[in-house]
Amino acid sequence: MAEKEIPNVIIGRLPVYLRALRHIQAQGQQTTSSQELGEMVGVSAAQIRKDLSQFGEFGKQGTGYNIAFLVDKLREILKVDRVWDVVVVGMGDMGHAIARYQGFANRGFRVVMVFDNNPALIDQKVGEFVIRDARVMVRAIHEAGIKVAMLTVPASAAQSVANQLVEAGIKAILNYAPISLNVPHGVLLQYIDPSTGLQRMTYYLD
Amino acid sequence: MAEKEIPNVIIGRLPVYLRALRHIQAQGQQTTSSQELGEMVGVSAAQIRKDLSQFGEFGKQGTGYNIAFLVDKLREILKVDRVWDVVVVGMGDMGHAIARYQGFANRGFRVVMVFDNNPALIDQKVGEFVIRDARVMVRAIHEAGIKVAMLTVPASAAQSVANQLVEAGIKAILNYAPISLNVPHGVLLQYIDPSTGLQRMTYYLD
DNA sequence: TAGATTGTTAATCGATTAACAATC
DNA sequence: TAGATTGTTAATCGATTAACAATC
Repeated sequence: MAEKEIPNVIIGRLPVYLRALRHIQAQGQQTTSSQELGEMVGVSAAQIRKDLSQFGEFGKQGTGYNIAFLVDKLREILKVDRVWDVVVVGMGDMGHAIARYQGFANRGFRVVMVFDNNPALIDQKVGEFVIRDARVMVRAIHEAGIKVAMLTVPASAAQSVANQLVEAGIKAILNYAPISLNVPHGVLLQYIDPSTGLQRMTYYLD
Repeated sequence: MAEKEIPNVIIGRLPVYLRALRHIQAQGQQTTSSQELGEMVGVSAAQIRKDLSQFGEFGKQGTGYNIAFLVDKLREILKVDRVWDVVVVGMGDMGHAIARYQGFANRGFRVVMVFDNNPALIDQKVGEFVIRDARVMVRAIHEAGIKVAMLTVPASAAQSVANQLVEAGIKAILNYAPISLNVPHGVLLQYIDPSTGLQRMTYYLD
């Protein structure tokens, strides 16, 4: 029997559930329901239950879900029950902000190296990091076995840097450059583009 | 006859098409096809054609789409054939980066005010802006008639600032705080959370 | 003309919702 | 026990794809 393939759209919702669960957990709540969680994240209760049921039976009839337990399960499913080393490439304002961002702690990621190709920036400090020369990037990433990268270079450089990241063995790229990238099959890609985010809303404004 | 309601999932793809079209336009190309555009953005040619056909007939059999014309149409549809004034709230590293970001030019947005509640930051300059006191925010936004906001405050403050933005008349919020927000019906919301973006990929890694 | 590519229809595929027996 | 809420099934709804006549 073939393994059941979980739809990507469901995987996309799990991090949102996890984030919301962490939030109510931090407020000391022990238990929640599909109803309550659904209201928090803007999804129907039926969908929450359906999504979670793809991975097991995590709730109890009558009482709902134990938050700590469900958080553990989601962390396991999303493979963030470990810490992924991440590189940041491009030390402009955005790369700077990302390198110093405290929000990765406890969410499964840790920035370990940052790069730029600007001689004026190389060897400068950003937060706790020393900016390294992009020319040593491929080798350094490869040697450290890093699989996850955040790309914060200008759009004009993004594709060629992405190619280098792939060459270095990176398997997941979070792209902040406002441009569609091409990567080989097997390399994952997510986009963060504020203009695109805003344009998804202006359609509905007048 | 009721106006046809365009599915939200289609609206979400249009900014990506627009971004790609701008890119090939900048390279001097005049014309493209659903095939070519689809390959650039990772969507089937049939879907590109279907999406665009919701809004009119923008192509020509045999020759495809005139890029300049299609760009104009998409800008019109997405209502970015004008410039939307935007406020940024929260002048930490991320707000700083956003306030100085050059990528909004020509994409329909212009940052016009930035706020923080930290007395040490108020009246300091960030790029071309002077950071204003969050206590005057509601009034200032209301008086300026601003409809679009970017929220870059800590998660712990995000909901209460969002409430103030709604009170001030903001209709679209791009939220960088890693937390699900509650806003009234009629207020639009998009999320930018790097951890969530990364967690959507780690599921597929090993 | 011949070749290319659109816009659209119908078929397929997939995702969401409603409903409820099971059970805590 | 009575009330609440799960996990799951079947029904509905919506989105994607394949195919092709129209036509540039």
